[in-house]
Amino acid sequence: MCCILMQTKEKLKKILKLSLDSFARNDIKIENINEKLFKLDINIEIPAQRDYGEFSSNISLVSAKLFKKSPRFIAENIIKYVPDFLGVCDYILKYEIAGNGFINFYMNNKFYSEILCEIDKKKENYGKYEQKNKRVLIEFVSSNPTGPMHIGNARLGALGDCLSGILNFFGYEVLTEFYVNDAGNQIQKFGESLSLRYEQIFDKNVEFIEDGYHGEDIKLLAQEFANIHGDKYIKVKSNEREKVLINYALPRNINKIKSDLERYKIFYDSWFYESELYKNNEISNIIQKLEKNNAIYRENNAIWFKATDFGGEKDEILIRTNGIPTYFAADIAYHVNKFVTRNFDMCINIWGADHHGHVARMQAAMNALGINNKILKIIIVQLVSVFRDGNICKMSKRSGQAETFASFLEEVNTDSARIIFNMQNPGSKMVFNINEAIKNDMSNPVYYVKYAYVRLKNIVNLVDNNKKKENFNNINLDLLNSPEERELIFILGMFPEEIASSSCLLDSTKITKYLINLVSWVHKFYQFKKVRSSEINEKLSNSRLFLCKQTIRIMEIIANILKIDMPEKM
RNA sequence: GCGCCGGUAGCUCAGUAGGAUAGAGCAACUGCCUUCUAAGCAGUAGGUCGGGGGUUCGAAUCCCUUUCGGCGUGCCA
Repeated sequence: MCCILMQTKEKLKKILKLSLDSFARNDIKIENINEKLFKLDINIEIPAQRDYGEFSSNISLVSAKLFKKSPRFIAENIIKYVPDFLGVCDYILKYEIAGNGFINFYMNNKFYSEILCEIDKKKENYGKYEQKNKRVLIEFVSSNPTGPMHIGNARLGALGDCLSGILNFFGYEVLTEFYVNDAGNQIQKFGESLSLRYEQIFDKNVEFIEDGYHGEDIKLLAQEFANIHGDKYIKVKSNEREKVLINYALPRNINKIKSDLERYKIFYDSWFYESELYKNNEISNIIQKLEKNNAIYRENNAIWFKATDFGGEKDEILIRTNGIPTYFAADIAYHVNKFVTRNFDMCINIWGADHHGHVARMQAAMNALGINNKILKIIIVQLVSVFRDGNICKMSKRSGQAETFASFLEEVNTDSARIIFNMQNPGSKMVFNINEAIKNDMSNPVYYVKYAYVRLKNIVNLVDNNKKKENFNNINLDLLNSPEERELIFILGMFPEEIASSSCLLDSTKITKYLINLVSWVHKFYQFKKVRSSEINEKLSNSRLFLCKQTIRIMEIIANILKIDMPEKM
C-alpha cells in the first residue's frame, strides 16, 4: 500500500529519468547510458521551504559528472523534455529550475484535495501497511527486580512502548516483553542483603557487606518481614533464611514494578523469567551447542566463549570456576529462546548505555550459534539526569540519590513523560527538566498537542450541534488554497511516509517530532482561518470542516500509537 | 590504554539517509482576544554547528586527526 505523496514522488522520478534519458539519447551520445543512469542516486526531496515547491530533485546535480556539464545546463536540457512525460502525473502545476540546478515541482489543487480524500477513505487505516507476517519481539525496561526502578527506566519504557506501537501500526506482529532477572548471582546478593538487614534489626552489631544492596528499600523489606515474622528466622541457618526472604521480597518487587509500569500505561504481553531458563536446562543446552560449534574452551575450570572468533571484543566467561553460569550465559540462552524456540524474525532490545559493552558479545554469540538469518537490533539509550530548581542531579543507582520511577510518576504526568522522552534521540544523553515537565504551557509539549486537538474538536462539535449534520455535498476542497491550509494538508499527506521510516529506522522519536510539527500548523490554521464564521460561505466552511476532521483523524491515530489521551475539553 | 555514544543559540534539544538563507521550545524584548478556548499566533534579538584537515557541484551530516564530557572495558548484572 502506498499514499499519494509517495506515489507522486515515484511519478516525478519517472518523469525526470525519462527526460534525462531523452536528453542523453538525442543530444549527447554516451555508451551504455541506461546503465549509468541507473546508478545515479536521484532523489525526490521535500524542500524545507515551500517557496521551492512541494518536491524537488537533485537529478541534474548528481548527473553533472556523468555528462561533464554544469548542473544548470543539464537541468535546462532535462526540463525541455518534461512536457513529453507530463501524462505520468496529473498533479503538476508548474516546475522550474532553481539557482544551482535543483528542479522544483509545484503541485496543483487536485494533489491537495486527493490527500484529504485518501485520508477520508482509509480512515484509521491511513498509513497502515500490508501485513508483513513478520513476528517481532521487543524487550525493554527489564529492570533488576532486586530494587526499585529509576528515572532511566521511564525513558526506556517510553521509547520501547511507543516503538512497539509504531511497529504494530505499521503491520508487524509485535510482542512486548519484560525479562525478569530472578535468578543468578544478584539474587543471591539480594537474599544476603535482606538477611543481614533482618539480623541488624535484632542485633545492631551485625556488619553489612560491601558488595551488598545498600538501598533503603532493602531495609524496608526486611523490616516488613520482621513485622510479620518477628525474630523467628534469626536462629535459622543463613542460607535458609535468605531463601525465605527472597521468596518474600522478590514477588513484592516484581509486583511493584508491574503496577508502576501500568500506571505509565505499559502493559506487557509477556513476562519472561530468567529462572525458567535454568529449570529447562536451556543454559546447558547452549553450552553444548557452542561446544559443537567449536566456540568455547576451558581454563582454570571455567568455561569461556571464544567471542573474539565471532566478532566480539574479548573472550567471555560463561560458566564460572564455581560452576555457576554468568549473566551473559543466561542471556545467550534467553536470546536463543527468542529466536529459535519462539521463532521470532526480529528481536529488539532497548538497553541503557551502561549495557552497551554487552552488544558486541551478544552479537558474537548469535554468530557462533548460527543465528544469522534473524535480526537482533539493540537500541542503546543514553542515561537520564534530572534538572530541578536549577540543579542537575545525576542519576546513579549506587549513590541512592537516584530519582525513583515511582517518585517521578508522582510528579510528572504520564502523557507528558511519554512525549518528552520520545522527543529526544536515544543516542544523546538527556537532562529531564522536571520544572518544565509539570508546567502547563509550551515548555510542556503535551499541552501544546492536546490544546490543538481540543480546538479542532471544539470546531467540529460546534458545527455539528448547530447544523445537526454537516453537508459534505456542498464542498469544494480547491478552496483550501491558503498557505496555512495547504501546509497542514501536506503534512497530513506525509504521515504514511513518517510511519514507514520510523518503522524501518526503529525510531520512535520521529513520529513525536512529526506530531509537534503537525500541531504547530493546526494552531496556525486555527489562528488565521475561521471555520464557522459568518464571513465565509458555506462551501468554504464545509471544506475547512472536512480538513479539521481529517486532521483530527491523524491526531487520533498518533495518540493511539503513543497512548496519549486526547481530551475533548481543557 | 582500548571501545561505544555525544559536543549545534544564554539553557534544553531538532536538523528529513550529503542539499538551497542551520531550526524549535525555554529565558529576554515587541505586538495580537466584543469574532470557532490567548494552554495560542505573529515578530525582534541571539550561531566560528568543539578545533583542524580531507572527500565534491554542495558537509552540522561522510573520512582522518585533535580536544572535552558520559559510559563501558568484572569469574557484577
